[in-house]
Amino acid sequence: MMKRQYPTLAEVAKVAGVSLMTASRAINNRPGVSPEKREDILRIADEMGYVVNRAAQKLSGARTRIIAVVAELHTPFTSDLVLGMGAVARAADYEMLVYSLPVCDRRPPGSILDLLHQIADGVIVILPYESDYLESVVSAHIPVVTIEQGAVSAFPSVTADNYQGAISALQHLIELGHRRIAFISGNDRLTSARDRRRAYRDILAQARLPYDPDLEVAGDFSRKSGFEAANKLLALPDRPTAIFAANDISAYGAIAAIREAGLSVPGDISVVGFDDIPIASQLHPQLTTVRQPLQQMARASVNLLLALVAGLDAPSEQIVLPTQLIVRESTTPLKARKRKDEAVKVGVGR
Amino acid sequence: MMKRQYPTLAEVAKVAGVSLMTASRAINNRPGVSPEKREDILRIADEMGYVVNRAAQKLSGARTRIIAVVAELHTPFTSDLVLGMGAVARAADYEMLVYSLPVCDRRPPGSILDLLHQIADGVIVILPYESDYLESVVSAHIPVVTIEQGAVSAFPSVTADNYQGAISALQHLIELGHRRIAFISGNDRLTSARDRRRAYRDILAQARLPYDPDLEVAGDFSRKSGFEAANKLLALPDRPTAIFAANDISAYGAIAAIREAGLSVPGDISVVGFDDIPIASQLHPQLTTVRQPLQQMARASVNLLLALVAGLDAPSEQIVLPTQLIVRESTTPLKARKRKDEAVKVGVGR
DNA sequence: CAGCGGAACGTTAGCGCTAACGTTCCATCG
DNA sequence: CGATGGAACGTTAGCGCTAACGTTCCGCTG
Repeated sequence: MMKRQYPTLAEVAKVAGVSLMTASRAINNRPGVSPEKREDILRIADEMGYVVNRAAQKLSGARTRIIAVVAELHTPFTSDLVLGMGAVARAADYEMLVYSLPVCDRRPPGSILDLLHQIADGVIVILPYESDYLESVVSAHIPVVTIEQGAVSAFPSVTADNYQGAISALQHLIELGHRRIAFISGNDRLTSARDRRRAYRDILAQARLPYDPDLEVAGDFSRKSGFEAANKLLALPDRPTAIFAANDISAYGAIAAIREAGLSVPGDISVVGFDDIPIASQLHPQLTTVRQPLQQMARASVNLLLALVAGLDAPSEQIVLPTQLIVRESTTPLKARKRKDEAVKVGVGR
Repeated sequence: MMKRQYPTLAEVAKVAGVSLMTASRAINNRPGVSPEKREDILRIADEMGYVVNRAAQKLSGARTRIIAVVAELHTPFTSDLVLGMGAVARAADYEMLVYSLPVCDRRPPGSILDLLHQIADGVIVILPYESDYLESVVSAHIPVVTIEQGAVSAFPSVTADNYQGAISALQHLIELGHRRIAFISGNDRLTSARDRRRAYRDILAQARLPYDPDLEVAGDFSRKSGFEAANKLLALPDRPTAIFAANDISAYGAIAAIREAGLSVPGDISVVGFDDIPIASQLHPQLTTVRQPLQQMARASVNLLLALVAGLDAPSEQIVLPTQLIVRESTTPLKARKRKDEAVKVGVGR
């Protein structure tokens, strides 16, 4: 086990007939080696199948050109984000390692963060919780960028404008004439969820619509919670004509419930989601939703991190990227108000 | 940047008033330290916020209790698998690091595999391609387990029984009376896709059904390809009464196409998928599909790897796990054959 | 041609850790 | 009571690499 099989730099240097340090310089493309010798060394290293030992490299204080990402990987949103980051990192000639957090586990991820610190030049944390522990664990050894960390965060962060995004979705519904607008919330551990909820309450006040606690149902971003929340809403004596769900997945859960109740989307109830996950444009009905600027978030976070790694100080920068309302099939203007009650009794299909 | 902030073992030892090595033994729970002193050292280490430097640990030849996973993370199937592995690894007091392969990039992932070797005690590769490069890159430094690697693989592997799974799906359709059964293939780079295709051809022969090349349409596991493939099938003069799609995603693509054509599933055409992704039981219609034993695959692969890490030699073991046919709503017995032509003209809705 | 500077290399000293081997000390035994 | 052996500890030598210096040598200047 563990028989060394890769050659070491020293062996390469020996074969090439140069000193260890010259070989190191050649491999790392640093000055101080004549062009011929450099080429020679590189050729020999290649022939011998030499690869640098990153552990040793990092141990002796150098850059490894690796960044680490810590995330819960169970949603399309996060995994797409991670994919995007990988692409950006690779484009910058960095490699990216992912630590997949145990889903919904509040305990600190233990030594793994430390480990990543020891390996990587920087860390991106997609940890949307108000995690008190994060700051204690992640001390200032290497740069850290957070995604969706609340304003509390001591780290530079990149986030989508959840508040404005939710506002635009709700504004859309109001412009369509809806007055009884329900909200299916997300997991309130997440700042993003809280921002969307805040937008809901604010816009009601702003549009001088009454706030009805019955119309604000707790969810957790899951399809199931959307389904159940919608059922609660449908059971109300005066049910809403529009639903804003805190994310696309729960929006589709709500749609399923609405349909099972014999109602149609958007005929009877308009539904808006949040995220614009890929299938939102493919499933029927195509979902009106708020698009998160995934690619830009990936790009911005990686670039910010690399800037920090390079030693440029972007002092605790908070980047907020704009969202975009994507209007598709699941929303429609409110029909003449009177028809609503009729619809309840007749149970209008699609 | 990089100011050392974690204390080193030496510093802990100094504070504890013992030698470096005694501290190491205490921390690593090795014999040779008196119980009191051990407790003392552990307490002090904890107070000082000591964490081992894995890079150094690995460099000096020890275990790191980390396993690495290399995978394309863009499908629910792989990301769920990775999630499962993480849980199993954690249960065994191992940490897991993920390297997300660039999607559909055939080039070798370069130095990252070597890197993982240098950090991890073992690697699991979810690389369903017949990748010639894999074997050259991954040499025998640390144990490697592959998922879905073809039989060609030189490594121990864990895989679902794609062939039997496909057989059971097709058998199901045949038992329902279907005779014109189409196949939407997957990406043939993947051994799993090839196995499913092989099953398709075999079962036709076995059931003495004619093989019609028109009924075997190329796909690539994507929703779009399923959609387009179904359209091709619907355009045939004598269209199939059942479709077996190589995975769930493309099955849903096919269903969308069938519906757009004004036909119903399973009323006009039965559809079977493969994988049993979570939403297969939630979307309408609930999909009849072949369940891959995800949890078992995760468990088996991690356990196999850890066994190898522990030095037990499981000589090039190939574990094949059984699949399970899940019959839901998307398949139904073939109606009286004669009705088929009628249906074409009338365009039976649901 | 002495003097100097800079490119091209080599040497040394660690980074933090562990394996392997020393050393100390004390209980046990013939 | 000296020999013995084993537990408890300490010391040393690296793992593979790089930063920070040395050293060499050559071309150039005045």
